[in-house]
Amino acid sequence: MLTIGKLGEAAGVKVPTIRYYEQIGLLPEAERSAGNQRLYGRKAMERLAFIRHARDLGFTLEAIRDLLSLSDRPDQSCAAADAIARAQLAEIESRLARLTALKAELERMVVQCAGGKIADCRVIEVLGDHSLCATDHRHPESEVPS
Amino acid sequence: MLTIGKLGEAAGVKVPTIRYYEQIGLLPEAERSAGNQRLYGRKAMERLAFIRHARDLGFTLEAIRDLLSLSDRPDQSCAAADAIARAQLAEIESRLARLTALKAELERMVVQCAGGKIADCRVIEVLGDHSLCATDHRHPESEVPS
DNA sequence: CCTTGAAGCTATAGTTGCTAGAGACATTAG
DNA sequence: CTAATGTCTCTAGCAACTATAGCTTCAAGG
Repeated sequence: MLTIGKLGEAAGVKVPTIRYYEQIGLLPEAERSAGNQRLYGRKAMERLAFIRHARDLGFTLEAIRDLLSLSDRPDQSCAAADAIARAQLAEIESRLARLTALKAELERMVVQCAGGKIADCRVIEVLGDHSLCATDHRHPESEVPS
Repeated sequence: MLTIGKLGEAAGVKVPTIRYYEQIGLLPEAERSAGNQRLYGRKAMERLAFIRHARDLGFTLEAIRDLLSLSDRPDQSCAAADAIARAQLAEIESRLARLTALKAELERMVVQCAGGKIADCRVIEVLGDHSLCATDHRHPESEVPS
């Protein structure tokens, strides 16, 4: 049985984060020692590792909640899990595309900065005038006001 | 003189967001009409466009605050602006690298999912066991507990 | 056995960058 | 003139933690 500190260390998750996960119901309420301290076994460890890994992969806590409830019912079809993973992949692909465009513009900006005075600074200038910018970075959702 | 709604429309920024920017001091307090409604001129419009564009590029509001205060002093060296932009570029490059690795792992996960039962699902399995994962996604800062 | 320092506990508030709601006043189109 | 829309302020909420305060418990050394 591990205390919360050891568990956090083992899983690479900070102690308050573990308590937070318990609070929002991602982790079950932990057993307690005589002195009211949380104690964790291997199952909790695995569940926390799962969460940690999924967070690392950019899944939201909500998606993780779904995946965990799926993994609790091993007899069902894994179509739902597959769908969640595919959605996450699509999300990451779109973020990648956006970031790539942003990187290009930032590079142009930085390269053009001649190191002179602010008045001539391309960084400030480009930021102030979208028309100086080659690519279109507008968020999709900002086009269609909900 | 534009009302806040027109300004928001023109700049592609939602009305509450403009008020929020004013509240946190990114935009100066707006002039008011007889009926206490905010009125904006061209200067406010440009400042808001600057903020919008910089946000699109992923700059934090803090960085934008710095850039704005730089642009208010056109005689000074643009080294600081350049540094902010370069930091932003580095940040984006690192996010790009991470996202690229995540994408690879998600793709592997999704491809391997045979569409059977949860018990055999690669998605769940890979998430639960980091050793099944080729790449290392740990956040740099999580290695060195502060 | 006792003390000390680290680690644990609860509860609350703060972070970033907005977004949503309530309820009241202003403006504008028909 | 009235109805619909827009704006006002204020407060609270979102994700996903992080930090603080003030306490209790535990493990190790003397």
